Amino acid sequence: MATIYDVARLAGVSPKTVSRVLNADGPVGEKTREAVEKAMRELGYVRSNAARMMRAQKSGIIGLITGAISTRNQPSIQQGLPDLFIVQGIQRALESSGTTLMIADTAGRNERVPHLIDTFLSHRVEGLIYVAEYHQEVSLPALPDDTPLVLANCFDSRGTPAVLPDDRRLQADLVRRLIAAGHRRIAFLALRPDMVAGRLRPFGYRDALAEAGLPFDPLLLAHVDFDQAEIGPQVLWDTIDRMLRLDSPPTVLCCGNDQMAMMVYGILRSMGRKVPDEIGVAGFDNYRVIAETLYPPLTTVELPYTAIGARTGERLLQLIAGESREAGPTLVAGPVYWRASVNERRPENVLAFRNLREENE
Amino acid sequence: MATIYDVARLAGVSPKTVSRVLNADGPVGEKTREAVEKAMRELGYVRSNAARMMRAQKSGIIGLITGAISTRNQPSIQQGLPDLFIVQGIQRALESSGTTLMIADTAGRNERVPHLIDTFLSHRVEGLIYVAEYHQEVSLPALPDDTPLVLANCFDSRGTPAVLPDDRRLQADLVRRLIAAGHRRIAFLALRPDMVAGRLRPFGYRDALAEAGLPFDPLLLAHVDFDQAEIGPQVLWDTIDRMLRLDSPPTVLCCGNDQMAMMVYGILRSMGRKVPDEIGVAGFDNYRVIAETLYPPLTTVELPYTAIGARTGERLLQLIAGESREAGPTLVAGPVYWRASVNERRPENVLAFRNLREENE
DNA sequence: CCGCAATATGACACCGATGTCATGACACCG
DNA sequence: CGGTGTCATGACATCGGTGTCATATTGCGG
Repeated sequence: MATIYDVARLAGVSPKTVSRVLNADGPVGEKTREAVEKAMRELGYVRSNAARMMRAQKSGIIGLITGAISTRNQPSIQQGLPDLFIVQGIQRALESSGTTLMIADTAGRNERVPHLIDTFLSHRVEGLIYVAEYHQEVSLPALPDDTPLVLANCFDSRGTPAVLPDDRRLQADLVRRLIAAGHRRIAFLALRPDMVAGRLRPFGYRDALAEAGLPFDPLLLAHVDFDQAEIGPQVLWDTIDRMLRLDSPPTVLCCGNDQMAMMVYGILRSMGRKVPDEIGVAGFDNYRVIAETLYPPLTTVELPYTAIGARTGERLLQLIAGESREAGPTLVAGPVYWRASVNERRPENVLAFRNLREENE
Repeated sequence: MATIYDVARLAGVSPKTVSRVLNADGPVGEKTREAVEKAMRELGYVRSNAARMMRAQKSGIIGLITGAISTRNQPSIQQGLPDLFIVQGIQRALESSGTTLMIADTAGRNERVPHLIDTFLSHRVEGLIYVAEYHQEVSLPALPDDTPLVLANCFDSRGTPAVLPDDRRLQADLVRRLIAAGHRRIAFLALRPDMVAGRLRPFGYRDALAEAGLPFDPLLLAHVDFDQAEIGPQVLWDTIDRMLRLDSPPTVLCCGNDQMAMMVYGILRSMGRKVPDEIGVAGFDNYRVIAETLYPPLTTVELPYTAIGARTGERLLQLIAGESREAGPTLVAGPVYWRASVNERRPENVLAFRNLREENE
C-alpha cells in the first residue's frame, strides 16, 4: 500500500508537504496542492492510522465489549436484541466524532473479559463501553485510570458511569396510562425477583397506583418465571387462573415483557377469554416483531435500547473530552405505545391524561 | 502509558531484550526474564499495537460493515436479528485467530460505504466483511486488490466470495418433512417475489413436491406482502380464505417466515380453525422468540445465521492466509425444527424419513 | 533599493516496537 | 590452549506519519 513517501516522490515534493495537504494545516501553493492530490489519487493513497496514531498518541478507537448470551439466567430467549439496538445507538452517537468502534464479545465466558480489555488497551482505545444483555449488576476488572469506561444496561458497585433503563418510571408510565383508560383492577405479572427489572418495576406499578389513590392488592402482583423450559407456561396459566377467579378480578394483565404477553394471549385464548373486550393485556419492551404482529396489537412501553446506546456513546465522548458531567447513572425512559390490546374504559380521562403530559413536556 | 523503553529502563536491560521476553523469540536469561516481567507488571505495561503494526506491516484487524435498517424494502420488522447472529458467528470464527474486529454501520445510508471502507483501510484491515440484513444482491465499491472481501447474506455480480443461506434447499427440507408427515396438499405463502428468498424458496417447495411425485397446484402458491402497514393482514386473510375454500383445501400452510406464521395463527383463530388439528402451520427462520413462544410451538426450519457468520469468518481467514479455496458462494443449510403446529398424519413415514436422513449423514 | 514580514517548502527528529547484525562470555572439543 | 559454536544481550535502523525549526522566495512599504 502506498505511503506518504510514495506520494511525495510522485508529486515531486517532500513528505511534509503531502502531510500539509492531507491535514490542511500550514500553507501550500495552489499548484503544489493539485500535484499532490493528483498523486494521491493515482496511487490510491490512504493514510496509515498506525503511524499517525504513534505520533499523535491518540487512536480514535473506542472499544466495545458485549456480554451476549450468558448461558443461564437469561430473562428470555430474546437473545441479543437489546445488545443490537444498544450498539446501534452507540454507533449513531459516535458517528460524527470520527472515532471507530472495535468490538469483542465474551461469548458468555466472563473470564475472557480481562483478555479482551488487554487487547483493546494494546490498540490504545480512548474509551471503553461494556454492554449487558439485560439490566444487571456487573463487576469488571479495574482499568488504568486514564481510560474512561461507561456501562450500558448495567452498573457496578464502584460507581462507574452507567446508562440504565428507568424501569421504575417506565412501569409507572404504563400503569398510569392504564388507569387513565379507566382500569382500576390492574394485575401485574412481574419478572423473576432475582432480576433487577423484576425488583424495580413493581415499585413503578405501586407508584402509579398510589398516585391515583388506588389500593395495592398483593393478590394482583405475582413474579412469574414464565420462561422455564417445561413448567413455565403452566405456572403462568395457574397464576392467571387464580387472579381471574378473584371476587374482584383484574380488567387488565400487565406482563413482565412482550414475550410473556404473547404467551398470555395464547393462554387467554385457551381459557376462552377475548382480548381486549373481556380482559386487557399490556406488555413491556415494545419488542416490535411481537407487539405489532400479535392480534390484537399489543399495548406496551418501550424499553429504549437505542436511546440507552446513544446516551452511552455521548457520555463516553464527554468523558474522553474531559468534561466532568455529573456522576451517577443516567436513567432513560421511553414512550408508552397504546395499541388495541387494552380497551379505553373512560375516553374522557385519556384526553385529560394526554393534555397533562403535553403540559409537562 | 508505559512503553517498552520504560520497562527496559526499570529492568536495567535494553528494549530489544524486553521485546524478546514479550514475543518469546530469541534466548533470554532466567534472571533477566524475571526482572523484565516484574517491571512489566509494576508499570502495567501493555504493548502498543500501533508501533508493532508499523514494523510488522500487519494490523490483525478485520473490518465489518453492517447494512442494518435500510429504510424501505425490509422483509419485516425483524430488524437486525440476522445481523446480530451473523456477527456473533463471525466473532466465534475469528476468536482463535488473534484478530480484532472493527465495525461500522451504514445506518441505512449506502452512500456512506466508501467512507467506511476508507476508514477501515486507514487502519490497514487485513480483510473486510459486508453483512446484509437479508438475502439480497449488493454492489460495493471496488477495493484494493490485496484486501480480501467476503459477503455475508448477500452477493454481487462480480463474483466476490459470499456466504449465503441455501433458501431453496431449506424450503425443500421443510416441505419434505411435511410430506413425510403425511401431508399431500401443502400451501405455500411465499415472501414477495422481489426478494431473493421470495424467488428461491418456491423452487425448493416444488423440488420437494416433485421428488414425492406430488402435483404442483398453482392455487396453493401465493406471494403475500403480509408486512404492509395497513392492508397486509387483510391480504393474508383473503389469501388463506381463498385457499381454504378450494375443493381440495390444504392441510398445512407453509409460511414465508415465522412472523407471517404468527399472524396466520391469529387469522386462523379468528376463522375458528384449530391449529394443528384442523390445519397445520409451518414457518421459516426458527426465530425462537416466536417459534418457541407461540402456542402451539411452531414447526419451522432454521435460517442458520450464526453458521453463515462462522463460515464467513472462516472463509475470510483462508483468503487472508492466501489459501485459494473454491470460488462461488458458500451455501449454508440448517435443521428443520419439528414442533406441535403440524400434525403427523403418518407416523410410519416419519420414522422412515428419519432413518433415511441419518443414513445420508 | 533595502529591510522585514508573510508565504511556501523541506530537513530532521520522534513516536514504540522489532528485524538484523554485532559483540561478549562461556563451554566444549581436539 | 586455541578454535568453534551457543547463549545472552545490545546497537541501530526502520516502519509512516507529523511537530519543530530552518530556509528560500516573494511582496510591499519606506
